Amino acid sequence: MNDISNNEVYWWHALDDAELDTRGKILFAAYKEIHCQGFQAASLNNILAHTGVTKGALYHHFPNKTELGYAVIDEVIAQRIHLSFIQPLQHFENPVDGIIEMIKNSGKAFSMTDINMGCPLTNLAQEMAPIDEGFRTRLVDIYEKWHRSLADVMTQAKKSGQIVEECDPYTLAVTIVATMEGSLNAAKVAQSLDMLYYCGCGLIQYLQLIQKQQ
Amino acid sequence: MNDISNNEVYWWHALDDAELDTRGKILFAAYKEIHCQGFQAASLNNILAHTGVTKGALYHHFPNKTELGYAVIDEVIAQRIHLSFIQPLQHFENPVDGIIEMIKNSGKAFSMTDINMGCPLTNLAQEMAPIDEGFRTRLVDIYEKWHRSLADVMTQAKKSGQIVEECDPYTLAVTIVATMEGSLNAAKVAQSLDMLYYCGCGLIQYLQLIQKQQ
DNA sequence: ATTGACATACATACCGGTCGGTATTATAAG
DNA sequence: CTTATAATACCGACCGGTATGTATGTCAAT
Repeated sequence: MNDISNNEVYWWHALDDAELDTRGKILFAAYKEIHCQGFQAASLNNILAHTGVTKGALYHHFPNKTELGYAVIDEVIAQRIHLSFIQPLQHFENPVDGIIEMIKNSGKAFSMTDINMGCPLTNLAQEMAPIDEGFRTRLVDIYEKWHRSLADVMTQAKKSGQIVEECDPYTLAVTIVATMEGSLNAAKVAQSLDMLYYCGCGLIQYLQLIQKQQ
Repeated sequence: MNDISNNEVYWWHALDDAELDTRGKILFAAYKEIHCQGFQAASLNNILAHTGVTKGALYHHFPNKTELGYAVIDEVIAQRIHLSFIQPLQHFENPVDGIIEMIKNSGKAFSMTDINMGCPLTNLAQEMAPIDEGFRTRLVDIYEKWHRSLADVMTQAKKSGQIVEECDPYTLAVTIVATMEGSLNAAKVAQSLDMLYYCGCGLIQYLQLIQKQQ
């Protein structure tokens, strides 16, 4: 097995821990550990070793590992998805063009390390959704917000005649999200930015085909 | 946490173990355990408990847990993907229509349990690709076969004028696979066949848009 | 003096893996 | 056909390590 802790170079100290209080340190370290190892394989001792925080402190702020995981979703992952994928949608006057631009930029936005580790939301969903209902509902909440935002801008795009009449906004929304996540996953397994590019091209083609020609 | 072993009703005894030799029993039980729990969380003791096989027998046939995992990929998962997604492609005279039919039938083909547990290939890829190179290469092999088969039939479809000229067969292939897996994942998290249906509709729309009208 | 924020040592359970031993079958010589 | 030998298949107690979680204690601030 590879020693994934090599990713420390990438992860740890990426954020200035000095500015965080103990709870914040634990939370952020837990996020990183979970992203690298998955939740079940994430080791509390590892998290403690990386932060310098003690076990007593951890169990002072969180009743158990599961609740720590919940907090990571609610307070870290939800925010990251919102900032990366949901908020940007609001600033596009033409959402389809905006999303296409977003996909085109993903080659620059993602590093090789990003690709190899995958999307934290997808990873957790894949691992924990069938095992723990608390995880699942929290992750579904994030997905639903994403879907709703995308469906909303697509509804607008349809109203203003930017996309063809046959499109159902919600269907479009869930399909785009599914394809984006599937593409990231394909790139992760192949360890290849090219794979992300190819999948991106396919999605772009779909988006262009539903655009009304002017 | 849920007790996932409830899925025993679904899994265990699904295949008549009596017809398998010891190695086969271990292999199939390991496949099920890995599919339910993931590789790292899969417990050898659990596998043994379910089969009645002893630890000595297991370590007689497999040198360690990792090699057991490799064998599961090579001898079980590869075959399943081939039978479910690759082989059927060969029998379509019009591949686009064939794939559309396949997607439409997926609502009937997948049970709720299938949905909740997800695709064994995707699950393993997600979990193990960044951690163990032996897993990753084996999984990549399966994906590449799938991509190649799909690209081949798309090349044919293009030659015979079934799809529009702008389509690159390989791009099409990887995008379809990515979308299918992303859709399955979305349905798994949402625990909803409807979600699979919506994502399927989006993919079908894409496929219809690249078809040449006659 | 009480409470919140830690620190440390320890408890318990399960993990993958090992190892000495045994039962069964295959091979081959007498 | 019998018997000696060797290889294969299997058994299950045991081991070290690590996991989460707990019990008790310290210490500063109000």
